[in-house]
Amino acid sequence: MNGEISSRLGSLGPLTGISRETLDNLTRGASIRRYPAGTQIAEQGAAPEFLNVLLEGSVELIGKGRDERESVVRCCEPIDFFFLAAVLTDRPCLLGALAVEPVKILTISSQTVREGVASDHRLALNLMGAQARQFRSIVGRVKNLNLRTATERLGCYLMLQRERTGSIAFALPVPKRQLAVRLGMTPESVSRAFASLREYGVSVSGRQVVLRDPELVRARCVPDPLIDLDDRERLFPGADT
Amino acid sequence: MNGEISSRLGSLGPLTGISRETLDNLTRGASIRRYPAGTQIAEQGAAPEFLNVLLEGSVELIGKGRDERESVVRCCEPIDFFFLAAVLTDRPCLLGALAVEPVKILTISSQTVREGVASDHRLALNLMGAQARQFRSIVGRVKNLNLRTATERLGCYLMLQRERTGSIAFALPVPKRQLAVRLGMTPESVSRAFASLREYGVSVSGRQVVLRDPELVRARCVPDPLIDLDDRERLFPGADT
DNA sequence: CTCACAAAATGACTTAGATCAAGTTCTTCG
DNA sequence: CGAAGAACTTGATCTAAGTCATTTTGTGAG
Repeated sequence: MNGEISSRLGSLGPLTGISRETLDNLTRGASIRRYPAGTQIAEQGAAPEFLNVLLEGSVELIGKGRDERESVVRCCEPIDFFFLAAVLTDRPCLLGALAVEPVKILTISSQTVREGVASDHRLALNLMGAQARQFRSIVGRVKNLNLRTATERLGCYLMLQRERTGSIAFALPVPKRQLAVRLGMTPESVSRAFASLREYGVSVSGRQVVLRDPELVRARCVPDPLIDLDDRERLFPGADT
Repeated sequence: MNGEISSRLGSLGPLTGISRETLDNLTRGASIRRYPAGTQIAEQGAAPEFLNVLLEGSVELIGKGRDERESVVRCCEPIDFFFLAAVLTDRPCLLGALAVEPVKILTISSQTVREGVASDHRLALNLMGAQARQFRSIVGRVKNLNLRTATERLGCYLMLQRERTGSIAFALPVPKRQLAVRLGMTPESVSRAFASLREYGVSVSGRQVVLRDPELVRARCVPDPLIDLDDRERLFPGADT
């Protein structure tokens, strides 16, 4: 079969430790796809053809109501799955998927995944773990949106970036427009939030951010491990890469 | 061991089909607890001692921020689990649990659940299915909250009740105060939403609701199967009761 | 029955954030 | 370099829903 796909699959965190046979079966139903930015990868309401594994780029999972209203429920960055719950329950996708950047996606046929899970205990455990982490991540997002103001969300996000980079001066990893989506607000609100944070020693210029006084920011925007999950959470030792 | 618990466990939807040995092990770590209304069953941030299976009553899963802000992320009614993701990942609970009515809960020790899942493929599949349904239900809730106005949420809720009862006249299953929580708004807003629906032929008196003209309501409050999940979704045939 | 208290309704006001409309600053590409 | 367009900022409104205060309704105990 396709060598690249097979080796990809084998080295994929949540697929480690599964049997050779399962891996072969998954490979048979798998392919790698690329889409340019702006592509609608899947539509809400459709049956989930594939389990999608995002390898490169980023994807927004969007819910639409009537009258053009829509809402980004989840942002995916590599390596992440989407449509796992729809695939496992074999029900229509509740969300549509939009490529925000050019993406590279590993798709595995739904049927194959369900069969794999049914026959390979280890695969079931790994995917269950992945799903549990996703579940917690969505709960975290809900808490972030409901329990914090726009300014607090931005402040906490910046504190996280500081922690991640280890520096009080860093570049935003995404344009502000994208930041708005991730933080659940409009670009205008992001601007205003940055403006409010100025008095806490936060300066921005283009993508460059400097937190002159992180402690001051922390007083205004209290980070909380029960919201800002440092999720590299693992289900079973060795289950992940 | 405890006969009631053992038979309870055996007949529990998501535990059907598991091995006798697993069932015995789960039973060993299980007990049945009752709490009066208003009890704080578990606190957010604590390690998940148990997987909780709600048998009777109802429970709210609440996220708290600083300065007294809090938000109900999920409402549980029998039969439902909670803390499944926390138990599987062995990480702190992101939410606290509050008994809204007197509850009867089957608790199974976290460790036991993890061991059971690791050793019993069928148990893993069943719990994975349950988790997938919960995942979809939370996505549905987020969409309901983000894509609809308060009045639309109430209207759709009433349409669901109509469908469930098969009648245009029915009693609300919960007091309005609780309804507000389920619909993600304040009791005052529920009142106002009922008031706006009057012109669509909706009348309320106490708990009694009459939808004089359901089609009129439907025009204002369009039900959507991708939001109002008719979730008796099943993962694998026979996995549920 | 009626008193007392809880639940619900109503009204006045506040508020966070969205929306709309200009401006302004960056890019990037001819 | 300079023009065109994208991304961002800023300001002026708008709006859905929350908050607070008051009234009304409903309910249960004696």
